[in-house]
Amino acid sequence: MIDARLITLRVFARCGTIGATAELTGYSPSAVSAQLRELQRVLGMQLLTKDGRGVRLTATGRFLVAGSDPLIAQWESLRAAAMEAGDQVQLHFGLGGFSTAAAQLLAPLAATLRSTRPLLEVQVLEADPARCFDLLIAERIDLAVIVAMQSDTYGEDDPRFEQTVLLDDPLDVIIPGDHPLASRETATLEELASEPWITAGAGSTYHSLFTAAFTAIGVTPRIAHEAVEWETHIAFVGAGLGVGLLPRLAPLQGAENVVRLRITGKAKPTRRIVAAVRRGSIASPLIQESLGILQVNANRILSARLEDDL
Amino acid sequence: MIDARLITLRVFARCGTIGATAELTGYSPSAVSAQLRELQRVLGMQLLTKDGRGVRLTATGRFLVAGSDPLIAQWESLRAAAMEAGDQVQLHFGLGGFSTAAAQLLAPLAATLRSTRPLLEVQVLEADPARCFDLLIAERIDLAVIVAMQSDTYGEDDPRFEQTVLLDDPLDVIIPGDHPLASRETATLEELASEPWITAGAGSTYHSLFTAAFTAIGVTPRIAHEAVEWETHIAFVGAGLGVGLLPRLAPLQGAENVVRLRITGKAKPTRRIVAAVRRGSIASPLIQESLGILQVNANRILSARLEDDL
DNA sequence: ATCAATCATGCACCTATTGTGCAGGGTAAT
DNA sequence: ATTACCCTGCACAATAGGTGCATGATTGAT
Repeated sequence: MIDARLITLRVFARCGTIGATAELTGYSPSAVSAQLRELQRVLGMQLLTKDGRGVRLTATGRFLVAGSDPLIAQWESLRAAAMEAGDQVQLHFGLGGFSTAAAQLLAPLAATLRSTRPLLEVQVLEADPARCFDLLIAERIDLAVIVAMQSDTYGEDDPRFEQTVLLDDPLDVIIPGDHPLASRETATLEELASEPWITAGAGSTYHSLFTAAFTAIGVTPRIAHEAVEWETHIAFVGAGLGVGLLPRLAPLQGAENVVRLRITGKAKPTRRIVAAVRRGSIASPLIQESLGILQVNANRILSARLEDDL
Repeated sequence: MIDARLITLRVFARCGTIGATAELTGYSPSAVSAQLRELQRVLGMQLLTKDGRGVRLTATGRFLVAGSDPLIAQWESLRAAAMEAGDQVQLHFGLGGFSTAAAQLLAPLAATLRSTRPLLEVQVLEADPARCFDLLIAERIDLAVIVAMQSDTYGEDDPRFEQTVLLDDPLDVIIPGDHPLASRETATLEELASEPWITAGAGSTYHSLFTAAFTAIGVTPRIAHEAVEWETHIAFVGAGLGVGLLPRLAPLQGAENVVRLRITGKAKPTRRIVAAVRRGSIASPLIQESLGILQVNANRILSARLEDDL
C-alpha cells in the first residue's frame, strides 16, 4: 500500500545506480528513471543529484529513505494484524534463499504450504544472502532463509528486517580419500592448517566464514583454489587439489575419493542459518506458519544429527 | 505516498456508500467500486460485504481503516520533516473553509501565499465544517478553517487531525431597526427570549450553536424562520420577521433597518474558529507558515475589535 | 401490491499513465 | 583519444484505470 515509487527509491538508496535498481526491481532503467522523476514531482522535493556519470541521493532523499523505514514496518504490521484478525488468505508469497537452504529448507516449506494453502501461489527465488535482503526491500520476496552475516551493509538489528535463528549448521572438513587423516572421524583445524585450501571467491558469504574460522585460531591458511558451487569444491578435493570446508547441510552425495570429518577443538566454525522478513510482517499468519514449518524442519535436521552422532 | 485506494477506503469508511465516496473523492461510482475491489484483491482481504442495496465494511475492513490512521499520520509527519529538512517548495496546496472564514481568513491567506510563494498553486474550496474534515481525509485539501464543533462524527482529539484555535468569534444579535431595543448598544439573550427567532436549518453547524446558546440560559426560543445564508438572515430581520444571531465576523454591509447589538449577560455565545490539518502534517513549513499568517490575521481582527470597543 | 427511488456493479469504450527499447550525451578510466 | 559506463529523452506500445450507461437488487412510498 506504500506507493511503488517510494519502494523504488528505497531500492535505489541501496544500489546507488539506476541500472542496478532496475535489475533488482524488474523494471527497465528508463522506467526507474521516470519513476524517480515523477516521485520528485509529486512530492515537490529534489531527491537526486547528478554525480559524475551517475546520480546520487540528496540529503533530503537520504532523509526520506531513512524515515520511510518505520513507515514500511508499520504498514507491514498493520497488514499482518488485519490478516490475523480477519482470518484472510494471502494469494502470493515470495521466498528467497541460497542454494543449500533453498534445497533443504525452502523446498519442503513450499511443498507444505502448497498442500495446506492450495490457493496460495508460492514463488521461490534462489539468491545469495545480500541479494535476499535487497529483494526483501524491493518487495520481490516476503521471507528469506539465509546465512547470518555481519556484512557492512546489513546488520543483525537492521530496522528494515526482523530475523529469527533457525539452526546452527556446523562446517565439516572434506579431505581426499588418500589423505593421512582420511580414516579418522574428526580433525582439528590446526591439524590441517598447512594444507592447501579450497574456498569460495573473495566477497562471497562463505569466504568470510572461512577466514573467520582461521583467524579464530590465529592461522592464515594457504588458499590454493576457488570454487563457487559445493559440487566443485568436492570435485577439487576428490582430485587431490586440497582440502575444504563443507556445511553439514550440504550433501556429499556419493562423491569419489572424498571423506568428511567433523571438526573438533577450540575453533568449531558454524554458519548460523536465519529467516529474515520485513519488519512488521512477522505477525502475519502466513509468515508465522512458515516460520513454524521452517523451525520444525530445522529441528528434524538437528535431531537426525544427534542420532547420527550416537 | 499512501496508495490512493487505501485513501478511498478511508473515505468510504466515513461515507458508508460508494456514491458519496465518489462524490467526495471526485471519482465516478464505478471507479470507486473498481478501486475497492482491486484493493481487496491485492491485499487478499475481504473488506466489504453486501448489505441491503449498499455495501458495508467487514470487521477486517474496519480494522484496516482504524489501523491506517497512524500510518497516514506518520507519512504526513515524514513528508513534513523532509520538506523542512530539505527546504523544498510545495506546488499544490488545498484550503477549505466555510463562507465567512473563507472570506475573512482564507482569502488573505491565499493572497499572501501567492506573493510569498509564486510557484505554489493555491486552491480554495468552500465547504461546511463536516465536509472540510471529509475533504481532509480524502486528501482533497490540506488545511481547513472551520467552526469548532463537537459533532458525533469528529471530535476535538480525532486521531486523524490536529486542530489549532485561531480566534473566538462572539455572536451578536441582529434586530429590526424599529425594535424597542434598537437604540441600545447591548442586550442580553434573556431580554430577547420571547422574540420570534431566525436560525439555520436543523443539522447545520449554526443550529447547534444557536440551541447551545439558549440551553445555557434555560430557555427554548421560538423559531420563526430558517435561513441558510447570513444575507438571508439579515434580510429576514430587516423585514421585521424576527431577530437572529450573527457572528461578529459576518459583515452587516449596509443592510436596511437592521441593528446589531453586542450580547451581554451570563450567556455570551461565541463560535470558536480553528484551523485543522491532517495529523502529522502540522510540522510542514508550508502549514506552519499558513498557520502563522492565519494567526496574524486573527489577532489583527481581535485588536481591531478592541479599538472598536473603546 | 406496485412503483419509484436508491445503490452497487458489470460492460464497452476511451484516456493517459507507465512501461520498453534504442539512441544520444556526458563522464570517468585505459 | 578511445572505450566503457550510466543516465535520460523520445517514439512507441501496453495496460491500468477512468467515464457513462444499462442492469439488477433492495428498500420505502403510494
